Amino acid sequence: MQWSQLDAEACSLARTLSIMGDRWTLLILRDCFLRIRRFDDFQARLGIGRPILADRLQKLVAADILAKVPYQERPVRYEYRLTPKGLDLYPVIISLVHFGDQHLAGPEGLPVLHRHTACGNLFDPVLVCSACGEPVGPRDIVVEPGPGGRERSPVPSADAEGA
Amino acid sequence: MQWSQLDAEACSLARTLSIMGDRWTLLILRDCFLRIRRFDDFQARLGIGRPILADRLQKLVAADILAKVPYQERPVRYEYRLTPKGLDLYPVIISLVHFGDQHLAGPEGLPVLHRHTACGNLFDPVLVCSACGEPVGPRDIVVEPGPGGRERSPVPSADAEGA
DNA sequence: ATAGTCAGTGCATTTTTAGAACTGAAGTCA
DNA sequence: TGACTTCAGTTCTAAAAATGCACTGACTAT
Repeated sequence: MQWSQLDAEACSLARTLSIMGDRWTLLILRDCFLRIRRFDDFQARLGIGRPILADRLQKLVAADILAKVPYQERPVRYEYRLTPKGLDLYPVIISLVHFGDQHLAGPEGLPVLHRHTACGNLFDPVLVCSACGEPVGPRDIVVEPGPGGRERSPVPSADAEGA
Repeated sequence: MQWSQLDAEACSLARTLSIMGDRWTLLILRDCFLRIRRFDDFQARLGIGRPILADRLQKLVAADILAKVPYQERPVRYEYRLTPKGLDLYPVIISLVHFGDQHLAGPEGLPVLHRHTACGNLFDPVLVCSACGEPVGPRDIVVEPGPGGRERSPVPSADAEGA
């Protein structure tokens, strides 16, 4: 399968990864959430090659995750801002960061801490069920075919398990 | 910057992406959560090239996200199972899927639905604060330097915003 | 006139991926 | 015995993508 066909898959994960499943896109988005908005700032902070950065920003704009907005005339210069759709990626970024915090931190401890301004505490993100509010784990879910599903090889069971 | 240096960054996101920031790894992991465990099953379901699959599985085992366990003797055959560390990736997968459900579903609707077995309802994943239990959005967080942080270019402010 | 800022583009080199075929150990069929 | 099948990879070549560096173009500052 080619990468370019991935967005045609009847799988929301595959479709999402067709936009963000590369080496740099999520790092660019991390910086967007840290209020980085300009080409040279992304380039300097990430150490990414300029042609790749230009390509990724253009793709994120095409996907309506970033918007290119002028911040000055003469010469016209643009900056990149998260759209409402882009802001919805926040749980993805936070989940990825939390995994790194849990499992990939060195002996020095966590690189950054997150404080929830609403309650004032340092916190960890927890994924809960929108219906009952209880935490959701891999064994607590059953996957059912939805209206946009297409047939595939059958899956043994819908939940997951470990060792 | 080279990809191989990414895991040395003082950023949990960069470290996580050094393991999973490629085209295929998260798709392999999705199938792991669907109880797919064998080489040929991954290959057939994903349409991934066999050399790449072999490489990614080996890297996931090295990262202690999957474990290679024998399921028969003569000939000895191995299957790949999520470790406890791998199971902790569940929020990442669910967040990615949810983004696709929200923004990338076609007119036919969602490919699959998720039912929470504990409460019996179809649900969406919601990210909440471990301290107060309230939902957390991009504007509700302040980032503070942690013990493992290293200096970087200063960031304008720690929260994010949209258009 | 000269230098500097910012947002890119062009191009040659290196790395990664895609795709198909092949290996090896063992079991099954006739 | 011999041919065929299963499973988990490996080998090889061609195509695609990333890297690194220099360069352009529109303007401002001195």
